[in-house]
Amino acid sequence: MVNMERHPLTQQPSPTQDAASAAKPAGARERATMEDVAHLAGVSLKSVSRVVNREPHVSDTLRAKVEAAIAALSFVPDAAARSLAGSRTFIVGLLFDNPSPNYTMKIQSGVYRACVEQQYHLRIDNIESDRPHAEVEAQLDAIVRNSRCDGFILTPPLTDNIQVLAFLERRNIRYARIAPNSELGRSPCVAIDDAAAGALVARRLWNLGHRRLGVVSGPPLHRAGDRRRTGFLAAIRELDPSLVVAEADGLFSFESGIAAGADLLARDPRPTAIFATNDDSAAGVMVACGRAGLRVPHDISLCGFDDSWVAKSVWPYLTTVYQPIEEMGYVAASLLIDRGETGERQVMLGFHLVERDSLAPPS
Amino acid sequence: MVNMERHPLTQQPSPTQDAASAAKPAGARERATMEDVAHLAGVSLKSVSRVVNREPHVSDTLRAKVEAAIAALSFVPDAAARSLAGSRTFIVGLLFDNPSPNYTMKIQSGVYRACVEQQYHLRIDNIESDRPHAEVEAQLDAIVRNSRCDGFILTPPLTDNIQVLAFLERRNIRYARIAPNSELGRSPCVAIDDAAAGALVARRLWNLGHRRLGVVSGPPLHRAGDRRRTGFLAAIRELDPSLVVAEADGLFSFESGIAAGADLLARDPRPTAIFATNDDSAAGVMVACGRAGLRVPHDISLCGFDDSWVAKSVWPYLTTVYQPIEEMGYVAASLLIDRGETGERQVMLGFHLVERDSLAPPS
DNA sequence: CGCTGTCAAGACTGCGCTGTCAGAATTGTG
DNA sequence: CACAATTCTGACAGCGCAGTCTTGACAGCG
Repeated sequence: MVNMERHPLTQQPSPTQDAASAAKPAGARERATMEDVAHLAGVSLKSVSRVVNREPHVSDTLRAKVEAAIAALSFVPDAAARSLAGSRTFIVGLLFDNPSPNYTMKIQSGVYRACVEQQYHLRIDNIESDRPHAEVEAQLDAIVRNSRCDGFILTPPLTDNIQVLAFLERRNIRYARIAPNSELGRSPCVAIDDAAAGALVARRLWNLGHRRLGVVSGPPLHRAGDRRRTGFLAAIRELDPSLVVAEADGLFSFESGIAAGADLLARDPRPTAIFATNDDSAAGVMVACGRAGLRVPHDISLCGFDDSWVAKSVWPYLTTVYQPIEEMGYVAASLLIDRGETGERQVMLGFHLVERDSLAPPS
Repeated sequence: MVNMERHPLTQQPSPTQDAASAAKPAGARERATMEDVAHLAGVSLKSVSRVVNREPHVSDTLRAKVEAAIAALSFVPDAAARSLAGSRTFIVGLLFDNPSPNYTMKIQSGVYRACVEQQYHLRIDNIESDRPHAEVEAQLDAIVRNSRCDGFILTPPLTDNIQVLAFLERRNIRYARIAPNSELGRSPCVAIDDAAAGALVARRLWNLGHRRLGVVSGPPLHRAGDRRRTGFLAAIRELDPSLVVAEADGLFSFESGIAAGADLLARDPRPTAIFATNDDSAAGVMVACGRAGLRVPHDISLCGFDDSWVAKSVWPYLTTVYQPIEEMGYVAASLLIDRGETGERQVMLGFHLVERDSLAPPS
């Protein structure tokens, strides 16, 4: 009979287990506790706790003693005990409802990095926010009940779901938002200036000499995508109020990009440069160009947005706007963890154009 | 002054906080405890525990009473208290070291689904396994010490890192592996038969009439990729032992695919069909074809592997082999959670060819 | 010099649950 | 019918830590 004590995942405890070889549960083998640290340092349990939690009223000598003992035993506080005893759980929850694996992964890795630095744990959850609100609330409720996170990070489109915000506030749960479009002051948030980024693209195309321009929009509800578009349009209007930019509807997908590209290319006069408000649709436009017998960038210039992984999965490589997605995750998590009510609550991050091979002067 | 009690993430406790509005920590507001359940059901604390943990020696009537009370209070056991008191933590750890966000996300979502079903929590961690082993072990050690997971799920290439396996075994930590290449019996694992999948592609191309074939391999250390290749080669050899398949080295990346494609297309005779052992390199080969003036599938057929998101981000859409990645994550987690030492320990999952637009008979 | 005020550090309790063991109810056996 | 063997149920301790309260030390002040 295998000793089940050693295998914590085993569901059915065996009544006939071999008691002789009783072992500690996995990973707990030689974990030092606060008591060990206190003993070694010759101080009380509570003093160790004070040092660990950076509480005030600790003398330098005591802190030094304790820190030495902690290092000697390589003590790590037990998360379960901490959250049971205290009011914090040291878990941040990341709430997703995003179809894009790239975006999701980048945000996640940024949040993860911040968590590791701050000794927090990360919990991931999916929300299907396109359901009726009652269902969304039920999902949220389940997550909140199960996980007891100290706070949550919301990504688009959750970030702008007023009802979700209201729910969390009602429950007195803190949250930070990534790329919100409204209610900016309501919570800590991180974003980039999408309109300015759109304008940047506009000026770049203009400076190359392009005067016949096209834009592929994002899904109607994606406000950030819309700001890229309007920022682009506004910048062009400023440069030449009489110039009309051709517009086509996109859904941020590859397929929608193909359709939008075909649409734009059929216009008269045909655009010499197209700005697609995300990379996936830009890749679609590129296919449409290929099918129309147009060569990028010789016959037509193309600019994407996101600097996602697609940008380097097409040929020629796509010129696109980089936005620091990983960094946004990092900052959002830091905002949630570091500062309570103090410090910067709205952080604007930088962006820049990544010049690759899809832009050229009009031929 | 804002009451910091309500904001568990705040690092510095305020000595001047407003005690009047003291609230429970977020998410803990109306949580029922086992004691509440025991009280309502008119039984002891321990009996509730027995029901919750499906321990034996519980009469049906008692179980029914307790379950009714649990439902009435919508009781959810507190994870922190459980892991503190017991030997299990109800956390499974997912260890990653994979560059592909698609793969990673799919695995993760499968594991997540299994965790939710079994009331487990999911913890994600990154390992950089290309470092010297001492460093890898240090990373692992930190993770194990911090998280106290009940078990870990390993993804490639970690899945075949013998030293990692040895480390976990030394620590008596359970693990399940996804797509391992060796030591199959050593732990629960999930995989597909890559060689058979390669053979499937071979026969499909053969049956279309192709006789001049090319293969793009994966990175040297990626054994699964190698099995796809050798399975392909073996099947061709069986169909016609005299036929020589052109081979080119790939690294599973888009860029390497372009190079490998260019290489293959320069051969004489030029292949009429190419099998790239993953989708990214297939996308690269497609670009190489375009640059060589060859139209897919009219002039050349192309088959990828993975049915990843790239397969539908190129034109024409790529015919590729679907492998149930999300399902592999689900099964791996279930293997880890459900069964201790019993049950199926090696699970082989199905695969199939996804016919899209990149295959045609030779012209 | 005694009093208060402030800061530093320890004693003690209890978070919500599981493991252990002992006791009660039920069944089987000579 | 007594007694053991078995199945069921409850009392109780304690996991590792944070919160609260208390005590000790030491400066400032009249």
